[in-house]
This record gives sequence, structure tokens and C-alpha cells, in this order.
Amino acid sequence: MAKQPQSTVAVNARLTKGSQKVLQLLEKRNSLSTAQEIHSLLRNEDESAPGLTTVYRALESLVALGLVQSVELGDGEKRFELVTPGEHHHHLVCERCRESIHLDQCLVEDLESAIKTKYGFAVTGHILEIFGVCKRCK
Amino acid sequence: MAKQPQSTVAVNARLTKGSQKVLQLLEKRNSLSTAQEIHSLLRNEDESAPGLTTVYRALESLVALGLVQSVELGDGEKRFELVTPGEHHHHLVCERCRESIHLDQCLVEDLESAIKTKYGFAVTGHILEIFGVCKRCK
DNA sequence: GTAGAATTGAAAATCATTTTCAAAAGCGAC
DNA sequence: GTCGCTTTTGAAAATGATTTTCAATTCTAC
Repeated sequence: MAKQPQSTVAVNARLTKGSQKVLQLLEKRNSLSTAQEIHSLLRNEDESAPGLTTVYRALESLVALGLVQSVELGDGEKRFELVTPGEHHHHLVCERCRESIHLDQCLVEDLESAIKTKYGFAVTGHILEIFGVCKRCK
Repeated sequence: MAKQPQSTVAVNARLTKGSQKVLQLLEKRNSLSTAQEIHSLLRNEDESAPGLTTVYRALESLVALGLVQSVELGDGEKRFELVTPGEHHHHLVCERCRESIHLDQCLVEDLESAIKTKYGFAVTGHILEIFGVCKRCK
């Protein structure tokens, strides 16, 4: 069985079956996945797995709970992945192998107070993803 | 990012009529616009203006020429705006009034060499938009 | 002017996502 | 258990931005 952070276990009890299935899959995968990928993977191993609609709804509630984050890579398809509950992170996405490296630090958070000072703008959220070629594909 | 030394005027001569119309509109607007907004605005002032398909094709070629950039705000709709040819910039997008402030400096470019050193990852592109509340809407 | 190439546009197709709505599952009261 | 009520589910239809198709129009070179 996959390891789960304690808070995940606590929340898990309150999740619908569909959400639990989706969460379990994301725990195993640990990489960016589209809703449709999640759906097919679940259906592959169990033909009575949640339907696509339920997967979308599960993802929506997991994101709202802060257990999962939604990532935009600019291709019109949302990707999802587990996060440390309530936190977020960004990626270096390799254009060759599509693997992504998690950044351990958020560039934007570091700059929020500078942005506040310079522009009088109070940051509440952001999108940041970096594309390029990873070490192995170089 | 790659610089594009061609002058806008020089390029303009080679643009299709549709592209010229779209470019002219973007010059007037100077704010983030969706393809459909551009289309309606053009049609409002001239009912024989390019159709929606042509607007999409015009935007595609203007982006390829480096005269226009496409911006992703995470709502599944692409926005377009003029840029200094071959350059790009990011925004502080106000969630209240939807106005956007151009950032004069790219946070990611500044970090490219650090990313290269730390992760062996060669950056080729990125998405970055910052959301929040602007000074006036505060 | 004419042939061949490029551009255009309306309608149809695509594709991720959302909505609808009726059936199934969960659940508390009795 | 079972009755009644709420929640969850899923298949199909709807949505909405974008892309494709393909025939008609416009350009361009000769």
C-alpha cells in the first residue's frame, strides 16, 4: 500500500468512493495526469471503476480540499497531481520526455512583497510552469 | 527568448489582409483579447471584416512572427496582445476589474542559469501569470 | 487574361469539460 | 429490516473554444 500523510488519511474517511479511487491512483502515479488518463487507468484495472464524470467531480473536490493541484501546461488540458496538503509547487517540464521536475521553491511567493511594494498589487494566486530539455534528454 | 530583428513595417507588407486587420485592432486595443472578442470588435466597425476562422489563422501567424503573444490565464481561453517584436512579458491580472499590469522584467529569464546549474535543465519557454487585486480595486 | 497558388469563410468536426436527470447507494429514524 | 430522504453516480446530451474541411474567391506571375 502507498504511504499516506496523516491528514490525507483523516480526510480520506470523508471522501466519496469515487474520490477515494482517484486519490489512490494519484498516490501510485505521482506524475501529472489528465482526467481522461486517470479514468482509463482506473478502468484498466477495474471495469467497474468510476465513470469519467465522477472522475471530474472527484478531482474538483480533491482540489477544493487541497490534496490535489490542477496544473495548466497551455495545451488546453488540465493535469492533476498530489500535493502536500494545502501547498503547491511548480515544474520544469521536459519537452522531449514529458517528465516533470518539481521545484522546491515558489518563485512568485518569494516576490509577493516586492510586487506589493512596487505595484500596490496584492497577489492571491499564480500560474507558473517552465518548459525545456532535462538533463537526461539533453 | 529569441529576438526577432525584422521591423513591424517590413513584416506588415507580407501579411494577409486578415492578419493586417487583426494587427491593427490589437494596436488600438493594447489589452488582452480573446479571438472571439477580436472578431466581434472587427465586425462591429465593419461588417465585411474577417470571419472568425480567419481571425484564428491571423493570430496563429502573428504569433509565429513574434508580433503577438498568446497568454494563458487558466480559464481555457487564449488571450492575445501585441508585444515588442520577438519579446514577451507577463502580467499582474486583477481579479476584480480584469485589468492587467505588464511586468517589465521576466522572473524566469533571470533564473534560467540558476535552473541550469541546479537541475541541468535547459529552459526554452515558460508560462507565468500572477493573479490578485490591483491598487485601485483594493 | 489565365492558370496555379494562397486566402477566405461557413459549416461541420473535434475535444475537453460541464450539465442534466434519472437510477442507485447511503443513511438515519422508527 | 424498511421507509423516506439525501448524496453519489453515470450515460448521454450540451457547451464552448478551437480546428478542419472544402468550395469559392482573391492574388500573382507570366
